[in-house]
Amino acid sequence: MSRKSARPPRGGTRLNGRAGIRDVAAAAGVSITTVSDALNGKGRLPDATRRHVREVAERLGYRPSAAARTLRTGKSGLIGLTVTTYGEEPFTFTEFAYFAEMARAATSAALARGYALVILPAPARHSPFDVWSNVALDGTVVIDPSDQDPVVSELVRSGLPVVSDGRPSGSLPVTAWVDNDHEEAVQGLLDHLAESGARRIGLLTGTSTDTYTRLSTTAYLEWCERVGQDPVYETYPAHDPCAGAVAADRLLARPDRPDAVYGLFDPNGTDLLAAARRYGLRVPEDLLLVCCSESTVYATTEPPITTLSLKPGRIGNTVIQLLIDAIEGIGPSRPVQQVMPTDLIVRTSSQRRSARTTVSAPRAPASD
Amino acid sequence: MSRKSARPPRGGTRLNGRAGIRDVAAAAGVSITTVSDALNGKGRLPDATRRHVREVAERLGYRPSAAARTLRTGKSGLIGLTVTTYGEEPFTFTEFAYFAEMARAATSAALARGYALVILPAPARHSPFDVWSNVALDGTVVIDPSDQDPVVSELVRSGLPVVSDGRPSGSLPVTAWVDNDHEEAVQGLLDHLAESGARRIGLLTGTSTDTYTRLSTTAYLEWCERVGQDPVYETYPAHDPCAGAVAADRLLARPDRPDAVYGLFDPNGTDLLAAARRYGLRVPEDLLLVCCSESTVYATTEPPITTLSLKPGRIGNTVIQLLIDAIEGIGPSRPVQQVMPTDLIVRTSSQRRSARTTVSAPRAPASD
DNA sequence: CTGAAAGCGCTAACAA
DNA sequence: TTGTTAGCGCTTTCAG
Repeated sequence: MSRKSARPPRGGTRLNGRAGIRDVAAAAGVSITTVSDALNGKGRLPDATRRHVREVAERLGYRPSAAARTLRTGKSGLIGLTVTTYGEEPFTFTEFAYFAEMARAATSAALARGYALVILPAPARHSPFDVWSNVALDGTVVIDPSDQDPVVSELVRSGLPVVSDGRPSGSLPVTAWVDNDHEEAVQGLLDHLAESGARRIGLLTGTSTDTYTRLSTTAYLEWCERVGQDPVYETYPAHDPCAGAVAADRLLARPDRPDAVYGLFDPNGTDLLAAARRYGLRVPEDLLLVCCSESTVYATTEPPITTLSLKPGRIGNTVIQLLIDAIEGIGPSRPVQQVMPTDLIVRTSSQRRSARTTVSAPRAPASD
Repeated sequence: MSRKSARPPRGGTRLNGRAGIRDVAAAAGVSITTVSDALNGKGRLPDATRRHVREVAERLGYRPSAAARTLRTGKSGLIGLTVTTYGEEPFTFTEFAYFAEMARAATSAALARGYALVILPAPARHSPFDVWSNVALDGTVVIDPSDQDPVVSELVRSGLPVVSDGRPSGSLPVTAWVDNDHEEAVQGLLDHLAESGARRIGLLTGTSTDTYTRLSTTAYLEWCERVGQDPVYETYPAHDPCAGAVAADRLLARPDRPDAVYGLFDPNGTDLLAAARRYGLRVPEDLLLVCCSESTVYATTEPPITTLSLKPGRIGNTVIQLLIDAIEGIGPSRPVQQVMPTDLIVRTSSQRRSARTTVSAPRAPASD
């Protein structure tokens, strides 16, 4: 016997001590389907039944099991958020203010649409646990995917929607990506510096090959060519903060010292300011300064420094919308590539040099 | 017919297009039990079988279903991370540098033990979705739980381990909490100011009733009483940045103007510096300054400002260890309350006043 | 040492 | 309209 002993109505009574859907059904005098429908707003039940079931569920402290729902529906409501790290360190944020703001916006956006964000590590070199395969994800956001990120390609291959913040280098077939228009941003900012009187603009850039660095540097070189200026730049490994200070110093120590500098990375503003001080250069009188940063520090430095903001909040939000659209099959089925504008926050450090320069072209009052 | 049509070996073949455990079993010529055991390092299988199964699984691109595992085992490997917000805004971080660092450390610590962090909102007032009940959590970290946080009490009631960063006000029976020794920190810092020559130390504090504000303020008042100084303080709603600037100004405008100030919140340093400037007070000559902050800004202000660091990284890590211990049933079963030290980072703003002041009490060389 | 079978709690077809 | 039933894919006793 035993094989197929007319099994009892399935499921003893209650799980782990807390009420299950069957308990609610029993207590409300309905079937479990009705409970499920009533609670999920599905089906076509009389309002009375619905209310009744809800009330009973409430009274019993019923909490539906997310795991069971996920298993059944195939949707977990979870979105992965990962930062592929520059250096070796497992979990560093170099561009911290950027990430913090981006993550904040992404979290809000996701929550507003009923999803939660799971923070996941970049390809764990040899972690004893592979967290990635331990969580059911509906999709993933990848920040700054590096050249041949194994996790990303794995994810894409497995059919999971992946949206990237920053256009992926290489040809990772992500579902969508969002990025700033780095070329335009850099050229615009160089124009701004030129208008403020800069004659030779220098660049502080990185040695790494990520697209941000590459596009920005290229844009700089092109701009130089267009206006006929010799490029003046120094490179350093962006993840090393000390190297940045050294590179800033080097740049200002050159014989062909620039009279304006754009720094690609967040700490460059501070580094350049310090270097300028060492060489007795006044900002903005002797040296104009701009750097790319989300930090509010630069509003209160002495002098305040003009920054290029990448608007991480807007990006975080957009990325999430795109991803959830893909998850829910709303968006277009072909890859989306969205370019977002940047913001140049002009402060003293790049202000037109005072009187002397401004007055330089005295003319008759224009009358046209 | 059909009712009970001698059902086939269960499970068609493959799910959603990807390989399932059954496919692996079939391909490897073993039972699904063996596959499960081989992959999870359970059971006592010959190494050959184990390797073989692993290889087949790999070849098929098999990825175990996290949802199914969770349903079966009751463990999701997911930890909730929530910040109960001060104001009305759904997702603001006032103490941003603090949170960022704390979250970073917590994430690392969790990942190192095989868990991932899910960012969850504070009690969503009336969100259309209740994300909380949509994710299977093994436990939750709560940052700065407010007085009667409904989510926290609900979680605790439902038997989920909850560890709090910051001792919970009221009597929320959390599994454990971690907090700084705020009393000691404040008294130590006041002593430091006094040693640097402060005669009347003022306080910039908050109007809210959270424990941090309360404990710090009390510590200040007690210290004043002990050394026989009249308390000089201003309060303002900590979540309003403008109010902070105003309060700083008010404090320095008082007739009984303090000659040293401690500000409880991150932006206070900047605010106080600005206010001091307005009143023509030199720091540290006329006014000593300390504030509680994790921001690196204060290393480069003019002058650099002494800060009290709460060591959020250490707290984040500890909180996670405690939580996972509780989840895995390792730790002590009674509530743990862990107090962590703080760090006073002494910079120019609180340095001993130079000669003139030091000399202020000319006496005969003490000989006792 | 291996395999068959019994569910974890829920939702979605279908049957009544 | 409501209830019955068959699994979602996995782990885990328990027989072989």
